[in-house]
Amino acid sequence: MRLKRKGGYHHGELRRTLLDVSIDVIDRRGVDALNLRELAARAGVSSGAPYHHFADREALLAAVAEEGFGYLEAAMIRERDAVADDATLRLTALGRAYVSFATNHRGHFRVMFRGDLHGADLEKARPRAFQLLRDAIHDCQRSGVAPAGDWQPLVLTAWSAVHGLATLWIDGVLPKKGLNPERLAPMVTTFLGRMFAALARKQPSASRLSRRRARPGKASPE
Amino acid sequence: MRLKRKGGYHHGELRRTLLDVSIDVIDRRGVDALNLRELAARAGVSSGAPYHHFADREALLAAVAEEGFGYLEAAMIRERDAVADDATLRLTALGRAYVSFATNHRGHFRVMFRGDLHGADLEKARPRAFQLLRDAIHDCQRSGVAPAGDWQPLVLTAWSAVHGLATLWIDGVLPKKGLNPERLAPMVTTFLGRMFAALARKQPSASRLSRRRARPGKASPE
DNA sequence: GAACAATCTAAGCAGTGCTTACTTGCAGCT
DNA sequence: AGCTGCAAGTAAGCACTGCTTAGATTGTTC
Repeated sequence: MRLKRKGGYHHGELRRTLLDVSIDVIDRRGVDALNLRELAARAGVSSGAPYHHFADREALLAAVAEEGFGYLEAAMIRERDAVADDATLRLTALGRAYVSFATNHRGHFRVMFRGDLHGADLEKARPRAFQLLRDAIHDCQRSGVAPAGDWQPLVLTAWSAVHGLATLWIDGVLPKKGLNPERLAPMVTTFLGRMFAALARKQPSASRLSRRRARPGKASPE
Repeated sequence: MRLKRKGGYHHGELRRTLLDVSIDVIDRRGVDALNLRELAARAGVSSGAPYHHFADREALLAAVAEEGFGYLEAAMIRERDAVADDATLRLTALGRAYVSFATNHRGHFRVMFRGDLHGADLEKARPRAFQLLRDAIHDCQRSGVAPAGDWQPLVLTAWSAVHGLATLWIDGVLPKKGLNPERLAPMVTTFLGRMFAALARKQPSASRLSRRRARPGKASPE
């Protein structure tokens, strides 16, 4: 992955190169392992050069994150529009795209949801992917396959499910025994099918499960 | 949170103090902001002292994570045993405990699922919480409220859902508008009720949602 | 009470983010 | 063409952080 400059003094496309190398490093060794000096060396420039393209390390990460959200949005739209015009199917397609994106773009995904990242463009890019989910849920409600009323718990459920699966997978928490990506893909479909089919029904039992407080007066922390 | 030593040359309980201050810092400013020199200063010792209790920074984080898993397991057991002896209710209680723990112990939770952390004790602590979920799902299957057969997708679904919700909340990704912790708690119950009630049914529609490949020949990355 | 082990201090090395002062070369203008 | 201005690069160095080393201090054990 060592990238050398073509010819002269100026690199020509250093910004893009820095992003590419960063994504590669983060993918293989994590965000903490990303080091601006090594990054510059890999791009074939001196250690000060990157600062002409990114204000600081955080700005570089923010750029990676923003790019990631662009790709995620595109992937979700693509998968959604590739299935039949059915609200439940489309919601499932969005979820599948989300998990698929995360596993296929670890480098991007690992950066996209860092709370410490800020940036004007990033703040705009994040809600757009969220908006896709919201719209899909709305369609489910409009076509009657999801219960009408407050959409927030529905969106939260759907988002949490796919985000949790993606996160657990990316962080390597899931037991690796017999759980490779090939087996994960159809499992995700089953998974999302169960989830969203469940969302599409009336849930009379939900009210029964009202919050029950634990017994008071415990020693160990909650 | 500045902690001074009681009297003499030896601190007396430096290890515990270091853990406590670390958890506080991580909670308020994130893992990256944790700095061993500042940590030592806050504990009232020199910068080399912590290395007599933790091999390196990573070992310190691993200790925090391990402690977190212990607390999590305790909280899950406590909430589970506080509800009636009903498989679905108990599964819901476990999920509620999971999310509740994450929001109430950000400092621990932020460290617990870092893939780059290793340690003999940590490797043993992690699967124990997982085991609780697995057992609860098994009970659901045994009592007939969950579909028999492969338990893996069921556990994966339940875990992903609560983990995703916790992660999104912790990372501050969720829109803050009208979504404070007070409103989150009952929403979580609704959420989990929907989820696990859904898991508890036969899902004839799941097979209909088989994976459909996207159109081949795309330009942008997946 | 002397030896020993555990704990802490002081000092310093190596690596990293970022800044500053300077250099290079491309683009546009007359 | 030649001049000029600016973007993009270099080299050097400061501040901070993780970690190590050598030595000082204290509690414990025989």
